Amino acid sequence: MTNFKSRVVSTVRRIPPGRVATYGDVAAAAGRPRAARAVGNIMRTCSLRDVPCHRVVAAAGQLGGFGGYLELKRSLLRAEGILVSGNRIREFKTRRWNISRRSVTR
DNA sequence: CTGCTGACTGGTA
DNA sequence: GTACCAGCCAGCA
Repeated sequence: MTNFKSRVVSTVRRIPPGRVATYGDVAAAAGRPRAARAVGNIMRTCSLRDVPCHRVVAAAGQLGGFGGYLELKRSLLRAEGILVSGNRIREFKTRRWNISRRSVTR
């Protein structure tokens, strides 16, 4: 496992239940603020059992991707109290987890 | 090494 | 609000 990937994984694992973070947030916390796309790539190859990938969403407040498991992602989020309308996350700004970097909710 | 590929993002129209 | 465009970067062929 590469260093970047391990940092991304540990970052995602630190996201508390009921909270979400964007790919950009995770990338920034991993030390590569512009590697959001690469983070998505990593999420694609990591095992859902070890990493709460469903808590990582797109910056626009949309679900983002989850391969062919978008339904699963929705149900997992709903199980943690996060409501989703279509692919839009309700209360996104307040559900967004404040990672050590990038303090404000833009 | 080069050249794609995306679970992305921000800007512009 | 939507659509398109150009950077972006780790991983893989």
